[in-house]
Amino acid sequence: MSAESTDHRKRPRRRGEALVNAILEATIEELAEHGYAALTMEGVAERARASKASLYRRWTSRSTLVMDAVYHLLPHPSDIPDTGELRGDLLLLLRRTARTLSGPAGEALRGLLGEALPYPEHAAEIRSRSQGMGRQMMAEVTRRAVARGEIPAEAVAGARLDVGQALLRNHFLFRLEPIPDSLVVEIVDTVLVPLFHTPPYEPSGPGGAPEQEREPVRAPEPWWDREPEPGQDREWERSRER
Amino acid sequence: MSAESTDHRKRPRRRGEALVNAILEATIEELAEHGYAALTMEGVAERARASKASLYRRWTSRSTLVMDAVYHLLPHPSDIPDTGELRGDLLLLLRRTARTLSGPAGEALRGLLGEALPYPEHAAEIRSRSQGMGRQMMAEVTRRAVARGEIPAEAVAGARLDVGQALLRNHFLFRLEPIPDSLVVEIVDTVLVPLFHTPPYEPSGPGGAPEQEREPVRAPEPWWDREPEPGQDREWERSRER
DNA sequence: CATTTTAGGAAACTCGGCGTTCTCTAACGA
DNA sequence: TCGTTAGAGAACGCCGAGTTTCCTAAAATG
Repeated sequence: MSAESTDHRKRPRRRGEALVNAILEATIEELAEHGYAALTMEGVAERARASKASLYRRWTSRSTLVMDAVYHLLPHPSDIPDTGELRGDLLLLLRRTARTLSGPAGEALRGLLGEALPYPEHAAEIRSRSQGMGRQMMAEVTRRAVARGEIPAEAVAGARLDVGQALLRNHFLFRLEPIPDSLVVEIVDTVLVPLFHTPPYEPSGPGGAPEQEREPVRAPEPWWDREPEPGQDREWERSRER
Repeated sequence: MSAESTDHRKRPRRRGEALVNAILEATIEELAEHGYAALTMEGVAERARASKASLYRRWTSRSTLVMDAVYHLLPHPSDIPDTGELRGDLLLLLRRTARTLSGPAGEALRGLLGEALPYPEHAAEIRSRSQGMGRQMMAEVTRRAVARGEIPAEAVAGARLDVGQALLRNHFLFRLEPIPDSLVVEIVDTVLVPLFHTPPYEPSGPGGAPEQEREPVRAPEPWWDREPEPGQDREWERSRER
């Protein structure tokens, strides 16, 4: 029984919520540092100065732990911005999503999808947590725009509500870089705003489809204009906070 | 198969391409059966009746093997459908993507994303292979529509080319079910066709239809020059070590 | 056809993480 | 104060990644 030099089990022991928080925090850090695929339970335990047994006492698997950890840092969908005009709301909404994706939550998202087949119930959870939220906020924002008379009610059709989030996720998942703000502006100006000002196409519709008199949609601001115009409003490039 | 394991080393031995094909085929099957996360090199080797050494002689890791296997069953982007009208082309294009995603390629896509952080170079590969292809085909189809006079050239703006694929991937990644054809039709009719037609804004709102200044949307850069992504050398697929 | 060269098969091996279980003890509660 | 709960830490068996060794089948060469 040769007592090792640092054999002391004298550390102040955390229990309950304090321990849980430490573990979740460590999980987020490991996630941000190594990504999902390289995240190990042992790594989390060591970083949190906890034992693996403590982890398994609460979470049955890596994926449940990660989901739980990520859930605690997602923005709550309750507060939906209201700038008084559709474009401003959309910009705020997408910027928020972009910021969330650029953090550890995005890293988790990447990896959790890969385990969808073995654990279908997890996939359902991811979907309800991340996707439902985005569509809900889009629905609210467009509803307001319709109420304001800014856009026609028919323009708010099912799949359209997903377009913005889908484009952001698409960029994020397939590129490692964080989402540049210029992409957000581009999505809003070249896709979302025109789309929500336009009623959907009806294949059996009257008048023949592409035959309408084409009045150009309103072209908001230049979306990626590099021209050195001095009067350019680049306000949104600075409004990274929020 | 017929050879008993006690009968050592009497099986007819495959070499070169025959062996490679057997391994890739086995990889696809394992992928479809267990998903990416549960795919093991040992499992692939056993199913292909090959040795792990034979795998590692050609592929340095699980992810490179999977990427190579998937690459061989992706539809070649060269043959792009031409139905004579934009809507028909879009339907064919998206249906093809939907079919691809519903197979083992989709399963691989899910899992490979989770390894993006540890292996950034893999992420670049996935991007150039799956995303670049989709955008390329979209670009071709819309180019034809413009040439036909079906849609205005200004309607073909950067981010719009990704909308269709992004929506499909979005659905696929967050729901386990295969993509229903109704979704494809919905995307085409409520999102893509209106978007590429940039149809007129109908001031149907009572009292104060928005009367903004209409500058036509201008095409920024030739879209076919965007995102060629310099890493086109497919060096790794010929990873002949030794 | 005989011999050399190349490359695949099987199995053993190391290494590291998973998930479990054990002992010991700090923290808590009555 | 004393029992109860729960966390720390270590050890364990297991499995798959990736490597290596030995042997031999298949191709290349004459």
